[in-house]
Amino acid sequence: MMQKYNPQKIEKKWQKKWDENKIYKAKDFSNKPKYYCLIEFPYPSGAGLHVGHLRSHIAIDIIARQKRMSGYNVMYPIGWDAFGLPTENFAIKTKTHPKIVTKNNIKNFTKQIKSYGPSFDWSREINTTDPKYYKWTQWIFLKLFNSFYDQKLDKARDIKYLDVPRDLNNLEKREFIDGQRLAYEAEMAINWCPSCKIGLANEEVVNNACERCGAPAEKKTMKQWMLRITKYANRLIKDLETVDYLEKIKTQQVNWIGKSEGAEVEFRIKNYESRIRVFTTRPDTLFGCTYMVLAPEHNLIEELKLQITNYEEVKKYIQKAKNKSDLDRTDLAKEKTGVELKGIKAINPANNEEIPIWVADYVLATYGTGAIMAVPAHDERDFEFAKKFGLEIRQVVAPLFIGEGKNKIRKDKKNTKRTVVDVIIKHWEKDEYFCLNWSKSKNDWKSFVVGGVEKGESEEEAALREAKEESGYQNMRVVKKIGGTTYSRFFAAHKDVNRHDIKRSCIYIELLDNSFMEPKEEEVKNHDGIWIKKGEVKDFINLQEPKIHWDILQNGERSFLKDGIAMNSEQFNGLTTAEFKKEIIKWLSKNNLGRKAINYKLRDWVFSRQHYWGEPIPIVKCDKCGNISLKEKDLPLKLPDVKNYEPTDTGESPLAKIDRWVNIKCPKCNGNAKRETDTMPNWAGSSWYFLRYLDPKNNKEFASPEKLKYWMPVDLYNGGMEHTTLHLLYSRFWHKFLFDLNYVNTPEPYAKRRSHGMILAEDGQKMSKSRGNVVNPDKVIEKYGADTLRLYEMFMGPYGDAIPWSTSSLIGMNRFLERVWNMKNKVETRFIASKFIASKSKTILIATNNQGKLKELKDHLKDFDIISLKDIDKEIIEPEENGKTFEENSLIKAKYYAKKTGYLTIADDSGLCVNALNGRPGVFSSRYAEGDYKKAHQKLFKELENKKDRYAYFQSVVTLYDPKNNKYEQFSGKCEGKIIDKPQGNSGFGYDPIFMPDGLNKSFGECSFEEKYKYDHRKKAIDKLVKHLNEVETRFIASKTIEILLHQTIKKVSEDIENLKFNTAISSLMILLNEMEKQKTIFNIPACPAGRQYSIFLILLSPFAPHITEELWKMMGNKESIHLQSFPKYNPELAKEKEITLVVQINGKLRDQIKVLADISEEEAKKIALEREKIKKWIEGKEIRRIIFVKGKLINIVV
RNA sequence: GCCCGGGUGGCGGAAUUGGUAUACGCGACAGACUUAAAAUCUGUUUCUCGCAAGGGAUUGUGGGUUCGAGUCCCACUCCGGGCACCA
Repeated sequence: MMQKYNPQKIEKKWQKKWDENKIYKAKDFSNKPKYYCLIEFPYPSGAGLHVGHLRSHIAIDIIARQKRMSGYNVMYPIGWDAFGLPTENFAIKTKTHPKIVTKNNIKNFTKQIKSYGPSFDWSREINTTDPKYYKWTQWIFLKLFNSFYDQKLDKARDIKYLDVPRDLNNLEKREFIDGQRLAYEAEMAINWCPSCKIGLANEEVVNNACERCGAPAEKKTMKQWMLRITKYANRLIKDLETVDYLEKIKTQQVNWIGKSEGAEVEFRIKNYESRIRVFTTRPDTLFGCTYMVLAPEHNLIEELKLQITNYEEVKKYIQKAKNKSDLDRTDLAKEKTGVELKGIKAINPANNEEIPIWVADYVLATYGTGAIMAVPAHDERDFEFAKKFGLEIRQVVAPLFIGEGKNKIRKDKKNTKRTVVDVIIKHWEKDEYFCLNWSKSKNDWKSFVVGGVEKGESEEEAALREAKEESGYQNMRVVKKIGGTTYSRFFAAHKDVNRHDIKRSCIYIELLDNSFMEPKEEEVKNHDGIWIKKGEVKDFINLQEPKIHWDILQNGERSFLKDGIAMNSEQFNGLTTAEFKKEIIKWLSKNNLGRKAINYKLRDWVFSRQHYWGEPIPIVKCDKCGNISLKEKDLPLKLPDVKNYEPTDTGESPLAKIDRWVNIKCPKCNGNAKRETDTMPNWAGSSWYFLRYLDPKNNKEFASPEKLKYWMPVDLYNGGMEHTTLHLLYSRFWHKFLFDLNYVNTPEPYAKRRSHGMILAEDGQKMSKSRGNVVNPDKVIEKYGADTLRLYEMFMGPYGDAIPWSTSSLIGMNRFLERVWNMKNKVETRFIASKFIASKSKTILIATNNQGKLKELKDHLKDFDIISLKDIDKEIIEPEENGKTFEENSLIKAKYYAKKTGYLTIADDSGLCVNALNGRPGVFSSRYAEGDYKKAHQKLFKELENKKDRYAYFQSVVTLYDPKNNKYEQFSGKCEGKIIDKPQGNSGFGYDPIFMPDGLNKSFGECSFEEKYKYDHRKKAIDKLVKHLNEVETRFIASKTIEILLHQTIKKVSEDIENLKFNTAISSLMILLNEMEKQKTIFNIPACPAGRQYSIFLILLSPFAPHITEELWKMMGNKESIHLQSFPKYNPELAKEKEITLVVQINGKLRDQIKVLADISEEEAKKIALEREKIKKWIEGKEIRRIIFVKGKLINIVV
């Protein structure tokens, strides 16, 4: 019975074997090139793995396997990122120690991970909660604590190199140094639940309320450890150029860091010494600053509270703002709020105007300086705010429109300046507007009435005059001015001059009645006036300026954010935005009112957590000495074992309650001191774990320099998009820091970063325990096997996309594997084919010295290249024929000569067998008769005396022997007949004269060769042989199509794995399988390069489905694991398609397809295409304008 | 709201980067095998007009560039991810 595919039976077996043989262990140092691929190490949660976790593991596993098979020394490690909130919360809930929770979770995760057969090197397993690991996390923290950022060298250095001003006293000195450390303390607001009296993570704040008890969350300011990542902001952006990250990852990081160049400007406060510093990217709009806004947290408010006459109101507002999230505060869609600080005024340094100061929560304390200069005309948020509170909006930048196409400025034409008004005229009763169609001029413009403003005339007067002249209507009124001022540069064809510049504004006029006077001819010579319905105006107008005016009239005014030309800016008027920025910064610097500045959105990293389950911060707090770092020899500072790890009600870490642990002598002065009780965030351990994998058991260093040098950087790092801005940035920061201090040798940790997409639940929702839609991989493996799961996760869609799980699609993968399994029954491993194909020549040696036999065999094998023994070596001596049967003798001969000569060899042994003599074969050979046929005949006749049965047959056994593989194949032919009484005919051929075959009424001796061959036994055997050889060849030729496809598949699979396009790699393997299934046989002849089809297929599939391929590989008789084989390389010649389908298009539409040779020339293709009936039909009576030919693809006929 | 992605059959998706849109898989339908069912195998399957030959439409919507657009440009719309104490 055929064995069925049973993954449950084979997968566990192989997993155990791979583990035992350690085939995935990465060697430190090797002659092979190294390849370090990495997945983000998992957080071992209580929920266990779900299928989404596996996606990246499997993907990188495939790459690891493929690289390993391609000759790389691959490291693919795994470990546990085990500190953090979920474990702590679970521990509190279940009253289990987080250590135990973690241990159990890791155990479960390990079991789950092992069950899908990834090729992790388990010998390097790490765990961030292991004191041996977090010793080094603490060590790095202390390095940060004891370092400062040297701006001149643009790198971090040991704090001992810091230049400390001499004139400071001890306390000031300490404060100065502490202020420069890369790990420092600062007052920061954290989320706080006043009811539970604990600090909350952002995630625990749901709709501004505590997740647990529902009480509204507050902000509480506490001292927090911070890491000065902002010092690295510029390098974190710049060095992105040196790494291969997905473009979107780079963009997201760049945006997150948010570098913006601009200026710092200082505003004086009237009658007071304090100044307000603001950062702006648009110093050119300084003249448009009509008020200022401070963030509610800005310390000036507290400072000037005596001067602020409405301080109570302000205080209330600040209180309210405090508990809003940044998200709520900066939401553009939300109503702006704010309070004016009455009693104080700021002075705009540009024009010395007094402007009001407001406090509003749309300004954040954490960005820039926590204060802004508000320019409502050119900033959206300021605009909204000013509108709401009735603040002045002053335009200082005019849009500049530059004509394009026909309107483009012409160098050879004169430039003229003008001031014009656009006039929008509304009909007196209908909702229609008067527009101009410039069809009579060369301009193609469609606009409103437009006219010049004469000297001494106001815009309104000009508008009224133009409206009357052009429209002919007489009674109208000015309603309002629309928008501000704009500039334009364009070529005016009707006047044949450049308009350089046009200064333009817009007046809106309504007609009062229909009193009308025919306009003068001169007014209408360039255009016609028409009334356009309101809804159609937008599409009718084709010039930018009137379009904008119309938009303002319909939708109201907006701020203008783009660059343009300066106005209302005194001496700077007329400058472009870029010029203005340069000039104003010069001016500010000169007058000591500001300077050029760069600002980042990136903020320093808040590093403290008031929780138990994290790395203790190895700092001692001494009243006298300040913050003192532990000595390296005192690391790790172990997390104390406690019964109660619940949060305290003071907002302090649970560690604060453990007096024994907290109270300590100061390492410096030996006085009473306390330990820092905050712990590190989960991000700490994950910021450097990839370094620990290199040397996980090292007690002296976090990793040895040699190993760092050999393995770093990580060649491929995979992780979710959700880690792009935090973990990825944090770990790059730490790595750069370690690089600055020469602990690592690469400035960047990861050479290449890729991202996987989420697996959604079957309902398209995110998988989550609370939704109850989680798919558990264990169940899938149990039912379908790990290989099916692996294949499905890779096939389901593009690796980077979020895709819903589908159990029914999963079944398709199981079917695929079953078909792979069943294909083994078609595999052809016979040796003959191998020799035949491998030699590529049809030379066959006939192993006989018998000239008659030789002639016969040569006759039968006309199509083959035959040589005889005589042709190669006359010295060869015949072997002893000591076998009993034709088969044995034939084999002895064939083997002997084949081995001697190395040729594919044919030998024949044949003879007459007579029934009456018990059919003894070979008995009557010529040797038996000692060469004398007459004597032999007589002897035979004598033995047959008294026997009635004259039935006999000739038999021939032909052996084809392949000396390379030591294998052979035999073919037998029989000719039945009877012994006749007297020899008849030519007796020169052994027993022929006495044998008469059935169906022939003469003896063989009487026949010509031609006649004899119809009945001949040897001919029959040879025919079988020839048929076999031809069949092999036919199959081989048929397999050529497979051969081409195979090489195309190797190419596709290799490239797709490289590009993480696993879904199409699998699809191409499916296409190959489909094709192979159509074949009668699939070759698998290891000796023959063209005959390894099945092996190659299995190897290609093995990184995806390691278990089934390993099993089939073994079933084929291989001893060594398939995963240690080398990955096939494709032959570009073989991968090429010889014949292609050329597409014929008419005007870009597919009309015909022609099969042609791939390298067909343009002329030939044209000729063939134009002669096609289908094509003739389409081009009949039409003029061929152009023919476009794309080699190997298509031909497009344009008619 | 801001930043980053994305939108192609009934479904997941493919398309060598501007050149045959819908590969591959799922599902569905029909047939073979079976007492029957399941499994398996074979065929059909974007929509639409047509008996057929053949035609027309179609990659979220609208416009543009091009001999030719899923792919490039502009505007809109809808969906997903991130937003700094979840990891």
